[in-house]
Amino acid sequence: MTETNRPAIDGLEIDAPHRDLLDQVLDKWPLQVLDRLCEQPSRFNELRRAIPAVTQKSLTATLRRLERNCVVDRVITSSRPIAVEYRITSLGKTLRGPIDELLQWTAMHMPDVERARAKFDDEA
Amino acid sequence: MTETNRPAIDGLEIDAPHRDLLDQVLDKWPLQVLDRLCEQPSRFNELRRAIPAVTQKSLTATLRRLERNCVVDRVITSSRPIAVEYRITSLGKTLRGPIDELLQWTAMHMPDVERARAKFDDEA
DNA sequence: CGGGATCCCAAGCGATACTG
DNA sequence: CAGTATCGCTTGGGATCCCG
Repeated sequence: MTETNRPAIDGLEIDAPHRDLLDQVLDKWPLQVLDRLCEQPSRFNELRRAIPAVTQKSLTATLRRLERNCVVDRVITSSRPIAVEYRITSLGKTLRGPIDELLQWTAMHMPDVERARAKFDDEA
Repeated sequence: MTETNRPAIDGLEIDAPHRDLLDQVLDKWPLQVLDRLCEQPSRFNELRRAIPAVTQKSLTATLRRLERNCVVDRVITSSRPIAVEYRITSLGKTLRGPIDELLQWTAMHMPDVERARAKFDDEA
């Protein structure tokens, strides 16, 4: 520890970049934003209303990250008063399949999981 | 099928339980643990060695959560000295498909994303 | 061997206020 | 309208020590 305070990161996890990308795309807010934008382009405040639990700070951060990863497009549609529209990109659309399969998995197996949880919690 | 409409339940998100389940299964450590256990049953310390970056605490917590959700099975194979083996369950195996598709997505589009990121960071 | 119990810090998030 | 800035708290995680 006479070293830096940087945590010792070693080489081979599932692959850091991949993990990182999944985090930025599948997290709580990103997932919901993508879900919404897949259905329709939306303005900032429309997204806030569509996802009531998100704060402006988190939404902004989420959108920036998604834009950075090129799954969402930020389009200024008017300058005064400023209007911004967020749209899913073609790359973003390719996420639909994987995400939907994931959601279908949870939908299909949620009962099993909840039963398992109840049992686990009960035994403990 | 494309009845895109989310029920737009009052104040509810993409569905908290689903989100929650995804979190517990797709997070950094769970993903790597599942990945490993899909290939072979493993003991606790084998997992630590297979995933060098994980701490004992995180690994324990991860395994407990996976066990609680019934995607991983905890099997005591010896009592003295105690030996525990973790195995993927049948439910856990059904996660392979969705997860693999996700990883294939990242693998396929990582170049695009990295280019986009570089461009984004450069412009900023 | 497979953990449980602590301490502790930094990152993240919510809440709030302000701006072009 | 669509953000930026700041602050304070919560908490997840690493590090460490110990036990059956």
